[in-house]
Amino acid sequence: MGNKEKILIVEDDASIARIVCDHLRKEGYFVTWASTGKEGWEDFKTDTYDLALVDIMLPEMDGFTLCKTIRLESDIPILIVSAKTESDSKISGLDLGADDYITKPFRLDELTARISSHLRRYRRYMQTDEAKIHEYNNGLKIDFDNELVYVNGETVQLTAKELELLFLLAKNPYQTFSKSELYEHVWQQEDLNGNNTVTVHVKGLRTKLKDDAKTAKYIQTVWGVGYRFIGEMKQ
Amino acid sequence: MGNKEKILIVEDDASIARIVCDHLRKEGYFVTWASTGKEGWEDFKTDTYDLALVDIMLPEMDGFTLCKTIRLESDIPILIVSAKTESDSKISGLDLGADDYITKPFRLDELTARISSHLRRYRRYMQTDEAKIHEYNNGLKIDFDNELVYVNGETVQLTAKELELLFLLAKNPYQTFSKSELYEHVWQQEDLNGNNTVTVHVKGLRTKLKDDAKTAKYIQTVWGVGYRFIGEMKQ
DNA sequence: CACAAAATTATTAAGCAATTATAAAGATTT
DNA sequence: AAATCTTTATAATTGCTTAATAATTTTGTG
Repeated sequence: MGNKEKILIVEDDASIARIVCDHLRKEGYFVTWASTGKEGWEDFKTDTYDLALVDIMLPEMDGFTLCKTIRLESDIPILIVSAKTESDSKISGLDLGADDYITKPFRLDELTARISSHLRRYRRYMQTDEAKIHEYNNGLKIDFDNELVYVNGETVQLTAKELELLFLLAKNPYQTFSKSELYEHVWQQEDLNGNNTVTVHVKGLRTKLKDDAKTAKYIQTVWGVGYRFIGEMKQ
Repeated sequence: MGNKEKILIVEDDASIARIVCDHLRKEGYFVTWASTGKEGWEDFKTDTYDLALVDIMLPEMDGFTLCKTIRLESDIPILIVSAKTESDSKISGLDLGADDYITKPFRLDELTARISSHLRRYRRYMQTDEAKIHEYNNGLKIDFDNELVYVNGETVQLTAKELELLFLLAKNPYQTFSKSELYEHVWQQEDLNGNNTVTVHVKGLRTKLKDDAKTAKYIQTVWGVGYRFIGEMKQ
């Protein structure tokens, strides 16, 4: 689970997004979909992505701005998607920090080919990344690279879903996530209608972390909304 | 013959390879040439080399991957060769496990100078390190050079596959290897489709190390993925 | 404000599918 | 012939989901 590469898709056309998402998931990627530039930016900040696929024609925050903004903070490959218009030449000549440019309509196999090519190249550059180990002031220590979790120095054995859940929460301390958000992110599916899968997994996490719903040290219940991780990174 | 230092050259351009090979042989080295990354890897596994010279632009398996793969199993100096491009600066900053970086076209005398320098340093390192014996905080001791394994002081007799499996895992503590990765590395074949060869050998290893799947002290099962070695090197 | 009703979350346990462990029988190699 | 490796078959285990129930918090009403 954790070794899947994460792709952020920012595309306002839901039907296109659906097709692309499904396809990429079948290819083995971990995919998050945002329908607006603003949402895309929020998602980008929330998790660690390996690649972004951005439509330039977007509501709220346009793709150009999003690209530039992402590029300010990250070196991940950005692929721009655009409908074929007369302004093509302009766009392609722009310095948005984008790594590739694809016109709609595109073939899915070409898209995946380009994506995998960019990811391959990116992987090389990323090897310089030093070990990402976070220690929080609540006694929790997380080694994101090796997917290891320690509570007061002791290793805790977590399952794939539990890991993914905790990682998402712990990467964004104090930020409240709705159960739907958590479900979409971790389970890669839309609408958890009524099922309490997330709740059960939070319970599992809490048990293993020796946490308790009422006196939460790590994962706090936000009533009527969802959950949040409490704890600050040391240093 | 036997005291000649062995260099592995991985370079797809035959004419360049020829020139470099000839030159290095004249300098007194024992040189093997591989034209693809895959071939290079096979050669590397087959013999014991003192240095590798790898072109990053390679067919089949790229030079980056090869570097990383070699570094998983060995400490020999790796020199990367690359055509001069705009992305040079990025590449040179990379931590691929490479020790040096040379741009094409290069002068033969400079190449040999760098090679001999790295070999000298490596020789010194090998001498000080004399016997590369690692002792882990879980009671395991491994003499990589003599291929000996001790559990709490007692020698354990391992088979060839078991040794290679353990060495790969133990050289990279806490890093999770998928069963496919293990199969590719140790068995030198692609896709283990469905066969449980790896599982059986892990079982064998565990039995001899007096380890147990549930309370793993040395080799831990990572569910749905593969295995990892747990234990830190002493000192 | 008290108190019940409604909504939400916590907890527990069972069933299922997928994965891994184990044992033992064939191949193969030495 | 003996040791090692691979295959095969079966057992055991794990993790995920669902469902049912308990506990908790909020809301509504007089």
